[in-house]
Amino acid sequence: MPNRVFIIGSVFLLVWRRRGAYLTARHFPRGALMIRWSQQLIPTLREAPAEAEIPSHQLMLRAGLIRKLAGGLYTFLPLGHRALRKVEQIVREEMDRAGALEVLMPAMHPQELWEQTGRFGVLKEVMFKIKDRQERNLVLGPTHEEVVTDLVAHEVQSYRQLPINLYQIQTKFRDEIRPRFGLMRAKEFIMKDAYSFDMNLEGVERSYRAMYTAYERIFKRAGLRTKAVEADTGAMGGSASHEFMVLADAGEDGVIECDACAYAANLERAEGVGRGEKVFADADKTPAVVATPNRKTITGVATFFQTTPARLIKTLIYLADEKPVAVLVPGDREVNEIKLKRALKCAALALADDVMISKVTGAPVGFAGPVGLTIPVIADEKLQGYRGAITGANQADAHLVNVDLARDAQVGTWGDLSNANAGDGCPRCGQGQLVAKRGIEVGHVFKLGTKYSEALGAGYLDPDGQRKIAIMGCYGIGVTRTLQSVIEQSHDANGIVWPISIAPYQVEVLPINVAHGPTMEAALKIAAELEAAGFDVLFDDRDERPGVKFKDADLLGLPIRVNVGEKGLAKGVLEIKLRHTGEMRTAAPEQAFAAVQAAAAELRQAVTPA
RNA sequence: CGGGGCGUAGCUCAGCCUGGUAGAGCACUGGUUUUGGGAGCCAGUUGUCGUAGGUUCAAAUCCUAUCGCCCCGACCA
Repeated sequence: MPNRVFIIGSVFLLVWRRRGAYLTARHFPRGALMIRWSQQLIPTLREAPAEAEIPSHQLMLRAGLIRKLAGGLYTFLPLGHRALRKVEQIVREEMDRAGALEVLMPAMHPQELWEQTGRFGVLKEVMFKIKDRQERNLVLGPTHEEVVTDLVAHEVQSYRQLPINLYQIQTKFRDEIRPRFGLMRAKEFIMKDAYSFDMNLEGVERSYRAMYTAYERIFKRAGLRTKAVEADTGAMGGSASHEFMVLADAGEDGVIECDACAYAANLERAEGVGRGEKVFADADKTPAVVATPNRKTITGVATFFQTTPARLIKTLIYLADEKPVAVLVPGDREVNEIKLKRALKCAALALADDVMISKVTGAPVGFAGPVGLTIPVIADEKLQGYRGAITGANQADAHLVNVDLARDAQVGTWGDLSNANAGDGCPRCGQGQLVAKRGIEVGHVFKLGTKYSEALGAGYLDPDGQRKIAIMGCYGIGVTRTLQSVIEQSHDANGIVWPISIAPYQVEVLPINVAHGPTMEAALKIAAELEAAGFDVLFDDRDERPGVKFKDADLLGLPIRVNVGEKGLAKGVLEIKLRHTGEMRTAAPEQAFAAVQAAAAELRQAVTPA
């Protein structure tokens, strides 16, 4: 090795010129993976394009990882592609480790298959629909329950073939209502989806646990801090499910967690125990109308009465399957439409428009109340026992005080209809307080049951020769979203801070002045040594000012940087700079390789599962 | 789909209100000085002003339509 490096350095020096200096392939080890910046496509941007709002999206564009083709459609440039491949590889290794089998299913499906499970009707809005030349209806798969279940229905006959878990890493297509935040919500994205088939509930539990554990390992290895939360099952159907959330301000989901116990849930399903008072002043008096000109909002009314929003009863008119219903929640809470939909057992749910509201309440928007309504009334259970409350009076510019909900209104149904609030009591331990955060959903595990296996005939013969239906689970990871989440969670003012496990390159070698022979000789030597030891090395051979190269290095965020410059060489050292701490270490050229190895070992510790 | 905003150079944006024939910074090319945190000077390149139509002697600017993009809501990995 040292000989080869010497030869490389010598050849290099021979051809070196003071001006217009260049390196060609023959100056680098044959078959080397070491990449010269000048030969790569790394279009860094000094400023963030206006289209990008959140840090990870801006940085992916600025660091030259991705470029947009159209809304929700992105090209992965070489650097982004390398990182993506590394994430995929981690996913693959952990799925294999958990015993899942990799397959690759078509992205294009016959529409008929979706009609068999009844999901064409449910998902047709999000599916891209195409026709072939025979006018056959095809869809681009937004997910693959139908296809995998069809496969298993054909290929699995016996209990001896079960359990089985099939997975793929593949592109999904969803006609998103609103693509946003770069790869976070795209029309086309890469997903790892796995589907387990079991014979009984114990088997399902085992499969579910195996995936849950695999997910913890995957995200740890990818350098992500995630939180598993209880989740709503949504359009998938099924019983239990957990989402793996990356806590981040840019997250699209609300996450509620307890500060005392392990309880954590998606806001969509989180329960909160109200701790506020329910009996207010003048609780025993009869309702009275008070003029409240132009006080249409909760805060406006609360200010008018010099009281807290919690004393108000918020009354919203919804149309549930086209029929009006009044929904009551405490004034300091939001209606949770997912919970409401479940409580009403309806398919379509929407807020009523102004016309409908005045027709139903006899008052303009902002003055609705439960007293005297003739439409069905459903109330949040946190309103149980509300007395001395304030509501709209169902007439313009007026509210009703001293309302005793049980005495004065006809509540048809009670249920959990509102969002948990920060500060609520924990429904599990009863001790802690709930805290509200934002999260990005990067993974989701479901127990599906037999919805698909039954519809598509995925069954087997048990040892007694009885025909049984397989019980399914499904497990998704948004691979492209995971990649961007890492950046969202790991960056600073200067750029990306890659975990070593998924960094496009592990080491950047940065010769400060490429026109200085000894600098280049030393830089090539350490780069070649690292390369030979299996490191992915990016060699910044650009004839740029040091400041430019340093700024770009920080922006790219490769975990270990080796600076080679005249000042260091004069002191007999190379500099090894760690991106995540900013720590600068120095080592003599012959010790530099060992120093990088040591740094890499430290960085790998941080992404090694327990 | 509802609400809001924006389309002018590769990027960030000014010009539009009050019409007169397109600009700045960065980037890019060449030269030169410089060389440890986005350099200085000199010279230069870059535009169907998103598209189509209309008003006008004259349209980036006014009007209409259309396409695209971004943000807020319902959907989800």
